[in-house]
Amino acid sequence: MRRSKVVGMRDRFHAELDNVSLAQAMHGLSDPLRLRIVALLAERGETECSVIYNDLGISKSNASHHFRVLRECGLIWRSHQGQQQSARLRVDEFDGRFPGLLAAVIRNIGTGEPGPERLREAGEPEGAPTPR
Amino acid sequence: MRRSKVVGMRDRFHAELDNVSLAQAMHGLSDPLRLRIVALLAERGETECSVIYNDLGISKSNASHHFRVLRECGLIWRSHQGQQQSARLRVDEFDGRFPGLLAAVIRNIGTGEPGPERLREAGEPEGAPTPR
DNA sequence: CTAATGGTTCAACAACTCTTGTACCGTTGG
DNA sequence: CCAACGGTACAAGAGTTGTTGAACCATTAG
Repeated sequence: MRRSKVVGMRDRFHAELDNVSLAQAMHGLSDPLRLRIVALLAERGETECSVIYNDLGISKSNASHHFRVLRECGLIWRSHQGQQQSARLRVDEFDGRFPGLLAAVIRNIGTGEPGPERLREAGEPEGAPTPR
Repeated sequence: MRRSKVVGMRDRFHAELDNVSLAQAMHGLSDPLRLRIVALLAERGETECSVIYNDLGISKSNASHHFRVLRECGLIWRSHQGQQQSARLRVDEFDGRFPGLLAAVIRNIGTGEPGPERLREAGEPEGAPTPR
């Protein structure tokens, strides 16, 4: 509730993973943008927040929103050295709570969007343009 | 769109799994009720729909809604013998699209709710009131 | 045929989510 | 001190989701 007023900005509580339900965890991983954030963190490890929302081309507010969701389901940990802030995946803790889940998601994150690249491999036996 | 008008009720298209995105799949698995349905199907195999919404104590409309979501992300397959209809998990096909994901979810589905049973083990050092 | 049963669809509502813009807070650099 | 910067909080919008109840369709039972 009065999260901000009492402790101020530095509050940014991190979730106690035992209190995170599976549904909540799944919800945290059910947004395309968040999946891209997770993928980015899985690939690069701890990363500055500014880098993340610059690379993803989203607004600061929006990024902050998604960071919050990811924080609240125990997926990321925030830390701040000076004014630069960074995020990292809580891989071990999350895996302790939901064994194998994050690994399975990360493994499948590349095939996330069924867009152009996947449509090619669907039909198209690579011969003619199949004008059927 | 005019799904119902054209083909009628028997339409119930099943998702082409190649067209399902990871985010969509995760969304399908991000609702507590749906997770219970998945858990039930994982445990019992093919099950009649009426049994499902009776055991879960939810309305037919609501069950139908969730069945639809699960169908549209390729998680369940519906079949009908007579007026009885039943559902089953598309374990193999889903695993082909998202290797390891469904297994990981099912494995963790028991610890889904962080409710009462989990709170006990957390705190509650009220030693006295347990006169074992 | 008529009635009952099993599921779906529709309309409607509250609740939530995502997104953006603006104002704000804390730290750092001049 | 004051200004700039990195992030967060708040407000507001459009859009989505979960839930309910009523109407409907299709199949079987009487």
